[in-house]
Amino acid sequence: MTIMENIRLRFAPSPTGALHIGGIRTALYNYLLAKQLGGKFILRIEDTDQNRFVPGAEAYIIEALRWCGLVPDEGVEFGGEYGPYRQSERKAIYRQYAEELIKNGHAYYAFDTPEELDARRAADENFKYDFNTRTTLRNSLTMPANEVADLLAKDAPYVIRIHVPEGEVVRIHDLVRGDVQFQSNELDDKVMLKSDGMPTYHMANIVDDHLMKITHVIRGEEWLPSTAHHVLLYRFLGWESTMPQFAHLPLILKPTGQGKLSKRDGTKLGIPVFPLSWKGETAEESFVGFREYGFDPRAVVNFLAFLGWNPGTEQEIFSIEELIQAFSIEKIGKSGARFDFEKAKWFNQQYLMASDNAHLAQLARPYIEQHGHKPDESFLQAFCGMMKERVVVIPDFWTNGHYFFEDFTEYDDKTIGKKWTADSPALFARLTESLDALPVYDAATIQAGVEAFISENGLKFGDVLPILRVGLTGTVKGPGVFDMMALWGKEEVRRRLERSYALFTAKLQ
RNA sequence: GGCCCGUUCGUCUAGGGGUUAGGACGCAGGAUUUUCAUUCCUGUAACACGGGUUCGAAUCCCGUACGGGCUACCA
Repeated sequence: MTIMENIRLRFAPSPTGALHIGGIRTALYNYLLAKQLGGKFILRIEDTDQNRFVPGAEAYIIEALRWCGLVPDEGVEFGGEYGPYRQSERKAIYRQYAEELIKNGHAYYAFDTPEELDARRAADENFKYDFNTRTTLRNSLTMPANEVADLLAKDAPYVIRIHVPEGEVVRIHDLVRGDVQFQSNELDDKVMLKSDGMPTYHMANIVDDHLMKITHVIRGEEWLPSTAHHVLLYRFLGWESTMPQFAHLPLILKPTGQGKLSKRDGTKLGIPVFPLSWKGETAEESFVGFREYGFDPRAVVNFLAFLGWNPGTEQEIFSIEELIQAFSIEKIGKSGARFDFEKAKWFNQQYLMASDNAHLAQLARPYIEQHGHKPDESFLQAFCGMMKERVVVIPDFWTNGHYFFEDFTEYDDKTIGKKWTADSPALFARLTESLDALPVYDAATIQAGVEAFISENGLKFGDVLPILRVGLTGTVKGPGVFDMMALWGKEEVRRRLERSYALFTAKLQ
């Protein structure tokens, strides 16, 4: 292993649409290792396929990274000395190296049309453009030099293909999987430069990683098979001694069923598999994000970090700083990890519970305002403090606590139907009066007052508390009644109670 | 089909020649609590299969099965 002083890792997505959670995990691992080693985290946009380019995808990627706190040190929108960082803007660079490959006999021109190739594949389903078949195809290896020159001069469409050597063993050392080897005869002569002049992933990737001085490549397992071609390219270009180290990550699998996680899996199950929501052309192509679902990005990051990696200790809650400290490639797993939304929610709940009220108020406010309420900050914060052990995702603040801001329209009929009797109106009117008479209105005093009332009237807690709670909130669930009463104050409590008792009594007749 | 990668509770995983195979999520039960939630306790449940190697294998080796990835002028 060569000594690498300037550690540089990149996240290199393709702007073909929304980036799902697997991409974010790849970005995260790259980020963690870069930061741990004191290196740079770079964002490169691999937009070499003009047909698959989707407007807005690049902005989405950047916003998603920002939301997760994985801010690049360098790259598209972030500056740096190795730009441009968008591959479509580096077109000329790739051609130069593709031609160098040709000059050194490591690549050749191929004039076969897509149709011709399709016909070959139709005739032979195992057809591969390789050492065996290239002699039967239309390329600069089989055609006379003057004919090739002629075609080139006439601007005939062509591609440049890598000339894979025969009978070699290509060995790669993967940081996750160890030594893996491929027989070169199994490798096809992949296209390096397409007929539109753009490079393929393989070409652009190697050239850019070299030029951008990338030291480690952490990417998904789907790239493992083509790594052999990549190693060959480094060799042919004379860059093998500074070739980055590879680490291929296990894939993230579908929540249910088989196969790797895909865009549609979230929609089917009503769960997010994207960091941010994405509006596609159709409802089918639109997806909810973790952010919009009500997740704290710290929880998403923590959850993702543990999908395929773990520190080997029993600690599960890790801040990003702790992750940077604890992360290690050696501890990345080898088998695919199933996406488990229940676990994701658990992480979120942990983060919400541990957050301070001011932070929570900031997160919850939009959901409250969305329902037409503008609570003042101190009230909102107190509310969040009372609710935070009772929410899993942020919208739960409203769903489970809407009665803090509005009068309930439905209440727990079961409890009231059972406990609200003909004697109740008078009894509870007296309770309200005695609470009104309290000199101080804090939780402890209210509680003492209620307890006194209970014992004076020979009642039990169960006779009073459920009615009081439902009268105040409409539900049997929620924070301590006395805490809520103290927050609301005498006037509001009386108002709520009188309204509710009237409702209950009306139902009695 | 070919090539490559993988396989420990339902899920995420620890462990890696001798362990009561550990933790977390989920689920179930219990304790605490005015309710719900939190917290705590308990329970549930796993080394894919077959052969080796070895005194001893979940752990090493080989097969098989199963799963996954790749096999484009997509990334």
